Amino acid sequence: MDTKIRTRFAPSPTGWLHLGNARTAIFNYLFAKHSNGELILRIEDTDRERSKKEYEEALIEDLKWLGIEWNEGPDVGGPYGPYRQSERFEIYKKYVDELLEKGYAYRCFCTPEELEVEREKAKKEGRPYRYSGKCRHLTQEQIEQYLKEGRPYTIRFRVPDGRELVLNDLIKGEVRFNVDDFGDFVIVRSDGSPVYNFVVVVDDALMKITHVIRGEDHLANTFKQMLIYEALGFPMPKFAHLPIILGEDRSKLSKRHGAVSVRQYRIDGYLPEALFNFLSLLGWYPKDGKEILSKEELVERFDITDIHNAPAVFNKEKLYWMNGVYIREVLDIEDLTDRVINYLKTYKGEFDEELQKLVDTILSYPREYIKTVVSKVRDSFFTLKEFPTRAKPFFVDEITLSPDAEKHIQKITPEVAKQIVKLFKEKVENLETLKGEDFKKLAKEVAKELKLKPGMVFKTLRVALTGETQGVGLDLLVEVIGKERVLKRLNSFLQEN
RNA sequence: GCCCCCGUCGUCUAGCCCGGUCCAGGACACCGCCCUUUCAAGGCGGAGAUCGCGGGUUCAAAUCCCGCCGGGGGCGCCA
Repeated sequence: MDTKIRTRFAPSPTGWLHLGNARTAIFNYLFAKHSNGELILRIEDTDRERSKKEYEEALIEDLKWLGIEWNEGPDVGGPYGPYRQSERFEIYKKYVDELLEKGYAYRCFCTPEELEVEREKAKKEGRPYRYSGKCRHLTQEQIEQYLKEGRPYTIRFRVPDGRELVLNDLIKGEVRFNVDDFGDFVIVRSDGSPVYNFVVVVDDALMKITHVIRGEDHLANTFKQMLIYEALGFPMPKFAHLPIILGEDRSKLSKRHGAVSVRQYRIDGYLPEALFNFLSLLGWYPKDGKEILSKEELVERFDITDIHNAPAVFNKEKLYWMNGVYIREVLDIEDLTDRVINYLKTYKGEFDEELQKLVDTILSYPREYIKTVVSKVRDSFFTLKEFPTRAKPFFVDEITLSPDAEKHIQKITPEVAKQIVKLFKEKVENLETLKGEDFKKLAKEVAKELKLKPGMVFKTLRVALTGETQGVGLDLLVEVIGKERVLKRLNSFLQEN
């Protein structure tokens, strides 16, 4: 039985993996897995100018990081390879020859300059540009002659007149299009390299792709491709065109909207599960309304025909929130600890100097200690990058007062502050060990004995212990760092203020 | 300009195919209260959409039909 569903993700290696492409990859993956099918990765690098090997590597790495797995691809091979278009030129040539022979395509000797003139003229006359078809009816002799002169030429597909094509898109529904709206289009450049609209058909057909799921920006191209499928006698796959992702200003999501690459979110401390989950919810929604879903749950629920067909605005804040949910609720502590450590090791080089120093200090502690801290502060950081700052008091004993902390001391006067700290210190010294509940008790005693508000005492102790006026619960902090380090900090506060 | 797609709270969306159960449900963000030594987190509550607009059809329309407007995408020897 050869009815297995096969989808493909076909990025071009001209930059880092874009969020929009990542979402397309995710939908291809979900669709394939849901129906027990296969996902193929193909690298579309026919544009030699812009394609770069390092981008291909980055693409593959980011895709893997996201949790997308493919059955065939340039890295793992497969029965329908090669999976890099630049290595398939021989294959394409065969089909170009076939089209030429059967008269579906012809050589065009028009120069770029001539075409530019046509384009200008069309613009001036206010009509859409379409290739005039000048070389459509060249005689055999003329062609021979031009070839002999060594004139460069492109190969164009001969678009039939007046054909209306009907596409039954899985998402868009029935879309009709009159082929007269585009002229004979180029399928092979003058340097001999074939163009996207042509190779994509050959590849999808030869790779036995059953479902082409891609961005809506390819919708118009589909009709050109349908013509080629017909001409070559290939069976037509099913098409599904995803609504595109928009930036906050409702234009296509691009660099000017800020971070748009998967890599950037990775560097910023986002978890792959969260990004995967979030992206899958852009244009699609599970029937039961459950939003936090694992990859397996998404696969189980996914149905391509449920995709909403309006473009979706990318909402950073919700992604940020969702990442927080994964940190505080979804991952277990062991896993989360490993992620934090690996993340900090991998990306500290991207941080500013001060943060780097802090990270080095954190990484000098044993894993068990870091794990304890993670468990105490997991409710208060939304990205892995926020962990160091949030957890700083657990790791750094040298305290410098923040402007707010300074202000607080001045407000209650340094004398009173010292009084509080001193009394508290004495009480701590009398204890064998310092537990979280002890901290609370002692602080309240101090307040009572000095006739101060408890809140004021807590805030002052916080300043002395952390240098900040807000942060994690002091009882948690104190329990983790222990009596000695608490005393050390209190002493230096008394000395310096 | 031409062609195509789309239009429910600020945003992601449910509902639309198979009209009534929707004076439109959920989530993020926002506001308030509670918890609390603070910031978060958490709990509870609130505000927020005349379903783009205008006409029909119908006893009844977010849901069906028509027109308009608005937004987006595509019109390359880019993918």
